[in-house]
Amino acid sequence: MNFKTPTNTALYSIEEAIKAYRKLSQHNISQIVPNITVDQALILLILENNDKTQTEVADMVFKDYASMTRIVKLMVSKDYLIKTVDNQDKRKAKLEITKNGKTILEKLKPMIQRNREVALNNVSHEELEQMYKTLNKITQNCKSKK
Amino acid sequence: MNFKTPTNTALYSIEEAIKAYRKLSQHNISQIVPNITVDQALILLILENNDKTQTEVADMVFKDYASMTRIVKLMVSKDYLIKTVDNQDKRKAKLEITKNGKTILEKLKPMIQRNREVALNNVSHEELEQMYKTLNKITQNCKSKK
DNA sequence: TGAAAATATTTGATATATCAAGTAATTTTC
DNA sequence: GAAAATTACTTGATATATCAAATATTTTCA
Repeated sequence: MNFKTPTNTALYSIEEAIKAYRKLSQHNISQIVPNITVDQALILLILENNDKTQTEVADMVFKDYASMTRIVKLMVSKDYLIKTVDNQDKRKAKLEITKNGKTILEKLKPMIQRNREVALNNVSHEELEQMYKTLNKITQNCKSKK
Repeated sequence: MNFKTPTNTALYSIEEAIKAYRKLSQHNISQIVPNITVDQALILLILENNDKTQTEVADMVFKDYASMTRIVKLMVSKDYLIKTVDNQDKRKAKLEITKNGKTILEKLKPMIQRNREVALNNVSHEELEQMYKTLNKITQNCKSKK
């Protein structure tokens, strides 16, 4: 067994796909709402129906807690989020979406939907399920072993 | 058709997988060579056998040219790369790996190999090929349409 | 109960991502 | 053959990523 060319590995193609998807998404949502990022939109989606703590959201969007602190600060300043101290546990920060955030989100939803459809055009349901399974295997492999 | 929960989309699991893999890789190569990033190691691999221009490398590792400028600057200062003006076309920057870079790379290779094996543990060849095809579809979809 | 450990978040430092604007070399075009 | 367009990069500004260290609160446990 020899050392594979780095550009021929499966993991390289994962990176390629996600970068292409991010570029498409960012390009398209910027047309609708300039000045919001793909990740910020994802955070709004997650908070749309229920409030969550900052750490919960960070885990869901795979962000480092330090990054999350800064992203939240920006989102609060843009009037997308409200951040308050959790009364049950004062260490925690409760995040909720603002009215403005909801408005923005409604404007963005059709485009988010469209981006997904464009990305997955011509990919069958079975194909997608299969990819999903394989990716989960990889994720679990990486998380369990060191 | 309704709006899918963002955390249940295929693209979310792509993101999850690549982040888990990056974390594993960075953790493990840092044990061998502190102070080098996964992407820097990938750049060394790409330059191992042939010199390339800065833009060529940037395209291969999916980096923005501005980012590439800064990454290269760091890698030159760490004595991983030599950067010279291309004599045929003086706009171009020729990148080549240093002797030190090669030494580092040899030290890292077994771990890079191991990371790939860990990530792909229990993933069959057919499964991998299938995922590769699906990912390529997604990449092409994102690149062609707007 | 009170000290130690754990949890949730913040801040600082440095690296990378991204966009826009700028520079220098090369190519194209009329 | 010179102006205009293109290419390959650089720089500045701002956002995000990551690690380490710090703070405040809560939990655990001897």
